[in-house]
Amino acid sequence: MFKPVSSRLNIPSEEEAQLRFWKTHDIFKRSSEDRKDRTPFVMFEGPPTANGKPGVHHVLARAFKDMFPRYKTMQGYFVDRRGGWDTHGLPVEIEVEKMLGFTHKSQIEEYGIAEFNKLCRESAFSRIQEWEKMTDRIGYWVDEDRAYVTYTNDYIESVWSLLKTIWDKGFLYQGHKVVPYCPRCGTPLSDHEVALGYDDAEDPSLFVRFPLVDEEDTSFLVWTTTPWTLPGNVAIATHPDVEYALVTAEGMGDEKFILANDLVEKVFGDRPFRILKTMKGKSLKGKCYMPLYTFFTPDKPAYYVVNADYVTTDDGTGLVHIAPAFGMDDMEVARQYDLPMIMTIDDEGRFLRQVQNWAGVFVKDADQDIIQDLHDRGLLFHAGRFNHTYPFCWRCRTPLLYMARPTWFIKTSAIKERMVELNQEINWVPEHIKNGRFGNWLENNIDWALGRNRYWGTPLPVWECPDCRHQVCVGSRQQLSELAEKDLSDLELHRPYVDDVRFSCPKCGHGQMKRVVELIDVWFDSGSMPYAQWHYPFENQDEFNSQFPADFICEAVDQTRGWFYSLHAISSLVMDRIAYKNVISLGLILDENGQKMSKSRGNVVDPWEVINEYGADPMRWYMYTSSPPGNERRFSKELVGEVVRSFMLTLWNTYSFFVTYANLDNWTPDSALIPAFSEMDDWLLSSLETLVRDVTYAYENFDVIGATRPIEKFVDDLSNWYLRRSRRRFWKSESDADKAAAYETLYKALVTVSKLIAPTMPFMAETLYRNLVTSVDEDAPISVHLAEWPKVEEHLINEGLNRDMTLVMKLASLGHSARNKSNIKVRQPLAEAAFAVGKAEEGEVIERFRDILEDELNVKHVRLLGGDEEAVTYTLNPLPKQLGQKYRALSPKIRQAILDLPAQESALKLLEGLNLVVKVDDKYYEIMPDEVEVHTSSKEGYEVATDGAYMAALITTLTPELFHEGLAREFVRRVQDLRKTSGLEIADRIRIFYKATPELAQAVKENAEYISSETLALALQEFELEKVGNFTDSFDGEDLVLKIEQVER
RNA sequence: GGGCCUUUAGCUCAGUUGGUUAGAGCGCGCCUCUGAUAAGGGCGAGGUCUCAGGUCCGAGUCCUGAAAGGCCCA
Repeated sequence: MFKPVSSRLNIPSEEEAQLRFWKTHDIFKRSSEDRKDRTPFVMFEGPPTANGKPGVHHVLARAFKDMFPRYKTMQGYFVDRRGGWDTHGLPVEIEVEKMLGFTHKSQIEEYGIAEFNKLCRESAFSRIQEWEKMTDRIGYWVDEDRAYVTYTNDYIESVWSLLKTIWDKGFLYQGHKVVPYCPRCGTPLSDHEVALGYDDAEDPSLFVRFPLVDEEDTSFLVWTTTPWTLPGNVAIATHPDVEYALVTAEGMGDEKFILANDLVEKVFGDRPFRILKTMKGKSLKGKCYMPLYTFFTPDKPAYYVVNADYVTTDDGTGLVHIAPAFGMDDMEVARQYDLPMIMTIDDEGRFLRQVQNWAGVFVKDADQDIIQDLHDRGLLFHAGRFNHTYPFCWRCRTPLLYMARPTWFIKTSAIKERMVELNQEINWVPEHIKNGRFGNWLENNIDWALGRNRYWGTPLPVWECPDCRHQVCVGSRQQLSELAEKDLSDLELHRPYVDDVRFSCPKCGHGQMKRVVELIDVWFDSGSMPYAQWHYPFENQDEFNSQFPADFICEAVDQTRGWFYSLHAISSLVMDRIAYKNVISLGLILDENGQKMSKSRGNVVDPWEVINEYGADPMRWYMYTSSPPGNERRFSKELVGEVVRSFMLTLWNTYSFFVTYANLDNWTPDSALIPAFSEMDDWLLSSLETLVRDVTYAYENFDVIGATRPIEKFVDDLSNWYLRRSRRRFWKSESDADKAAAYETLYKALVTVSKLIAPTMPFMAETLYRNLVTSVDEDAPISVHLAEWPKVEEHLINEGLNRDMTLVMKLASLGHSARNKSNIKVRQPLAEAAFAVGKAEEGEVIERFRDILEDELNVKHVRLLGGDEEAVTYTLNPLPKQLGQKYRALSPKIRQAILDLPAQESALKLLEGLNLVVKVDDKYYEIMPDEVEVHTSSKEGYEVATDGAYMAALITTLTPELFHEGLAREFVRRVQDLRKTSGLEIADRIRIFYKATPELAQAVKENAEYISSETLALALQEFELEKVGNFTDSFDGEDLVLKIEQVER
């Protein structure tokens, strides 16, 4: 016996029951640990930070991360699904700063780094319970007990070891570069961090006069959106090949301006101007101008025109002001021309005291004052506003400043070619990321800015001698102990404790070496996880070797320059290998209107709302099937509800039907009856195995859509064709070989589907499997997730049968369409349905499946239309694909020649499989039957429906016999309704009493046997019945009073 | 400004190596079926396949250009 199943389904409560089952029986652990001796399939868990609230996009990522390990487990692989947590970095520090009410970095040091870091350590896991609850509820299996945590000493030590390797290769260096810098956080940001914070900004836009030294009343006109950088100006750049103009304008007196010729009109607007002469940018090179500000005295020649290729004439004036301290390009130009660098601001973005006017003012706050000052001094030509995208600190929203900083870099540019080469070995989904976004990023690789001037993070393990500047990179606790000549194996490897470790310089002998102040970029932490999660190379060498590289990783597309890159860069640097073989890069989640979900828009969907109302399975399924993984996807609760209605309930109803009847018949999979499979069974099994084949293939190719959507189609066919057409086989009272075949077929389909959806709908799969398999087979694995993935039984796949049945479904659909047009309900039997097909071989299909068509359409006879005796009109439809490929440019003429043939006799030839001959340009061509489709036109005396070459034609004339049979069916339906509303069980026997108008009574008598067997009636009696208190109805002009009685069981 | 992606019915999406009259599901209207089904079936309305050129016997599909939107980078 199977456990009885309600036809109603409460998904959330069903899922919670399976969660309890998994916990009680430790199914997750068993699915993994019991297979340790098998071939590993490796997945890396990209570590989230547990101090933010998990949202829909996390559900998305986890759903995709879950399906492949589950699949591979069922395929017999050992999948070690270790979790991990990213615990370091600014996001954590900022949460703590907020909690303490800090606004400045200096407050942290006043508070004490030790105490501050202690709070960070706690804060990193502040929302871990929410994460664990969500992870658990959506069925994402990950081993959190063994999760790696980036702040542990072992983890940090592994990171140190990686850095030491990189150092030994000469790739870790200290440089002076213009970097994006957050003045509030007091630290440079890596490119991937900068990428997170672009936003629209409105900045001042000003055109400033830079008066020439040796030409009276003449100024360079320079455009800038960052007035605060002007005190740091040392030069002006022009493009060597751009044409510049000397211009005077009306109302400007004798004053003359120099700017790019193409921009004069744009800059002067309506004001009439006159171009006095033009010159190339290169001829301006070396011209000197008066410095705008003289707060600093440059130590090298400055204040002249230089040439630079990056200057454009898209905006501004084609003259670019150069402040080497505040621009990457500026710095590069300064290097070429040996220009001085004037640093005008401090670490917090305030002007130094030398900048007397605005000493101590935050630079962005000084913009207006500077503009006013320029105006007062007659240097301002024009001031306005300018909208553009500008980077902000991704955490605190402070506008970033590009400024020159001393910091540490990894020389990734040195292995650029190798990274590009290795990338070719990686399978990217979607494919375009490989040589598109990711490939381009590698091609344009710049050195990894590694240093961070912060507190809570992995300390950069470089010690420096204050006397001779000698530097040592420390790769382990042991090495540090040796250098310090004391046991430091228990040293806490964070600040401030590591900073206290000093030792004498091995080079000069007298300096006390001290750690440099920097921490490292947290992306280096997460990119180190393949090694550090095992405390490699200090421990677990074997585990590391068997778990590297990953077979599969998956994150959202924003990780392209984040985790995807840091994994790849570190593994290229250290291992000279790829870190992952397959990667799915997921598109972003948008709301139902295609807008990005964000707190400020208020359109963030809480995953719990969806899970509580519909369940985790439909939410997961929606993620998999709605669009390809790399696409953005629109998400709303309603779309998840659609999954429930269209897919899950269909499956559930099929399942519940099966269980109901199997229990009624005491059928179990080990039934002794030899089944006699029908062609319908063969077809279903063929489709099922086709499905297994296709889905398996899709999984092997990381094709998520291919692994899911076909299952929906199959379940639809199963329910709405196979089962609908097979119901009678289950109802009938005798248990024969035919019924056994139906049970066996349906059972196999359901069990197989439960396995095929196990990776994607782990709960539903478990519910089906446990009742269908575990409850009747003691030897079977107790969970579908411990079961084996179905193996394709190729011998059952019959492509021809699949095709034929598709045709039968199409013809049935046409038959329904014809019936519908004639307005005759399906309950009324008709004498005949005739079908036309486009090809000779399809005619045979109608013969073979006539039973199905007769039953489905409720007609007495089905046949192929045509033959000699009836006058059917044909037309020819030449097929462009076949003819075009064969005859190319000639095909239009061939086509016309075919259309010019006598249609009637040509069609008959084709339908017999004979060739046609056409003449074009005095040449003869043989036309094959598969190059022309025969269309049958509608036929007199029939109700028809057509689609292309296919046609269904119904004889709609009713004989009295057919009419009576129709009445009998109406009668049966009333009885069945009554049974249902009276609450009778499906197998209960009844007695029927009725009173009817003469024709109906006659029909009932004629069809008494049919009525009794359909309704399980032991008696069918005409009787004087009161209309009151009994069921009454009128149809087809007849009246009926009806009463049923249950026969005692 | 550069790179990558997207654009097909009211909505969500399919559309194979270019090949009949561009499809499905949802939603809508009408009809129908029901002893598994909150369901199923049928019909209908709804499309300048974002636009403009080009290649080709033939373009939703390939090429060039443009537009809108998104992401990433400057």
